Amino acid sequence: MAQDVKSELTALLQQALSSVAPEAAGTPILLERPRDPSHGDFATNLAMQLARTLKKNPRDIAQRLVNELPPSPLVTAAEIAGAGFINFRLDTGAKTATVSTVLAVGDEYGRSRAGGNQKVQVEFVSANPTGPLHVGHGRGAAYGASLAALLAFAGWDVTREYYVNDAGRQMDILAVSTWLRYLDQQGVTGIAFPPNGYQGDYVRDMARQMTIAHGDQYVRPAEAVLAGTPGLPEPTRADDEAKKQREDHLDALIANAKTLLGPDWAYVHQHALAEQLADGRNDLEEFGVHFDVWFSEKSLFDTGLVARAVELLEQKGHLYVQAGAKWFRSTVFGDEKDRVVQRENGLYTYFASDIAYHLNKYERGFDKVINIWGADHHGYIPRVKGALAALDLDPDKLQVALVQFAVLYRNGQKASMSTRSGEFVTLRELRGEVGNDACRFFYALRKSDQHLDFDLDLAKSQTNENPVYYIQYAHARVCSVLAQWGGDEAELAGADLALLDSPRELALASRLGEFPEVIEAAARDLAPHQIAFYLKDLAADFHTWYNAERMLVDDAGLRLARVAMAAAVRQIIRNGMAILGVSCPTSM
RNA sequence: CUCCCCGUAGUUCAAUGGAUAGAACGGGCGCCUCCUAAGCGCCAGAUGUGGGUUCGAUUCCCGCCGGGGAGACCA
Repeated sequence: MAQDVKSELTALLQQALSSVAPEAAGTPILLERPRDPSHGDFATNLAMQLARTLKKNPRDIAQRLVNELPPSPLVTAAEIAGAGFINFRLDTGAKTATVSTVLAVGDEYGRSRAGGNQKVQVEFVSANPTGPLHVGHGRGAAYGASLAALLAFAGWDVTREYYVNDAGRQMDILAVSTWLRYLDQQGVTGIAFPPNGYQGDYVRDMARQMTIAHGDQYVRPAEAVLAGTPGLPEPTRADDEAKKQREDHLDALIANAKTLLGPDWAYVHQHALAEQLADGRNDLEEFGVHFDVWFSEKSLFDTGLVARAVELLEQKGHLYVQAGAKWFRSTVFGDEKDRVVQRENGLYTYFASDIAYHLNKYERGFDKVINIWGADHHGYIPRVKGALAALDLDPDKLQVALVQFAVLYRNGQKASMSTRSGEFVTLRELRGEVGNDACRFFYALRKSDQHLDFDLDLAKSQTNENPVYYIQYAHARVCSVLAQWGGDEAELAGADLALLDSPRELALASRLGEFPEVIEAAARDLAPHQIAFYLKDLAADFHTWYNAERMLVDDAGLRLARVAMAAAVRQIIRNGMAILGVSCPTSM
């Protein structure tokens, strides 16, 4: 089976190793595809690895390994080269057989069982529903969606989850911001809009909807709204005292709003939350990003899980009280300082609900839990893992993938990404300007832990030069050829693939066989970008071949074989692009 | 001050400790009477710096220089 060439070679080497050096039989066998075709189809550095333990010349070891290598129809040559590499040349039939494998299994080509059907949760985006998603969220969304699809393809049972921060101060600030805009639109004067409230136009839109639905029901006098507030300092002041006063002022406004509105506060709060959540969900759906579970932070409080998690930590002796607050002794688990879980005023911290959330994740029985976080959250890893360890849960089941920020440049200047200031490029704008496919692919083309300079003007102007079109174009070309060929695709299974013997065809066949390896490696490294790079290489090999050889030749046998290979290329592009969430148009 | 991420062609990015460090864009020169020129071929161009580990280092370790991020009884 062409799909198993690598494991076949590994098995052969294992046998040779056992007879040459039984004492080192556990040495991991690494096979790589050499860059240089003159180094064969696969190469191993096994002899060089053994040189250390056997204390012998690597080339001698290589020779003995080659001598002991069991014969195989797949291998036409095993040569010793360089400092002690063993280079394997594969039978051309074994290479081109990949074409029929691809066509036979279709959408399933490349699927792996590496995940063993284990349950894995991928939690991503999880942005506060306090405003539109921006370009940074888009990166997390694209990465998470691609990673989830990749893991599913690699044999994992995947749950995609969005953690909704619907409890806490940020939601209160959004609600009060909406209400203040509403009051202004209703003609209530004399209330300055707080500079630390949410400034975006979408807040005004939500306020207008309140008027449309309920008229002046939520109007309250300005004096009552401002009663007891400390007022705002001079806008130009940026000292700590002024900052604190602004926050106090905002908190006082929130407190007044709750009192003045009574039960109606819940409506305003819920209205803002529902609107923003629906907006984000719609945005993500359009971006091809779907979630299986939308998990409410508030539910953790409602079900008492936060309290239970804290109690559990207390029972196990990991908490202490200092200055009226409850602290978790996270330093015992490698954190740099202890952390508060319950404040002096009795309120739980964000960290407390996070502990509860992770406890919940573990109780749901996932074999592996992956959190995709912005890089600014890296400091939270030790405390969350510490909490898991304190709860006698295995911290290693949790893997945190940090996504570096996308720094956006517009007109050569760094664009602000602050949600509160209302000055940001939204994901929706980016999608509209660049297109969903190009967006998804552009994000996928970067390693997630790599800083990303996103020049918006460049991305827009380069739309036609985006590599995504290069791959889509290869797909469209195959579609066009198949249409002009006009045969029944079922015939392709009967193609005589031995006719594909030019160097370009063998290189392309070899590339086709690489796909399953790319899937496994990418899944192992949580690195879907590897698929994007592979697809670029695949498309390049195809375009080169397309320009060099004609597929629809007169010779019926050769024509069938070439069309079959083109169809295999198309199939792999589809399988790969499906993981990346990018469409494959049949014509361009 | 402490910690984290990152320094690779002019630019944006690749490279499980392997052989001659790969692409793309930009620059130069060619290719459409031929299945889609959103394509192909060729040329020029790079590992910040100083040590260490070893058969071998872009990769691992330490120093320095440079860029980004984090430090709360905030979320």
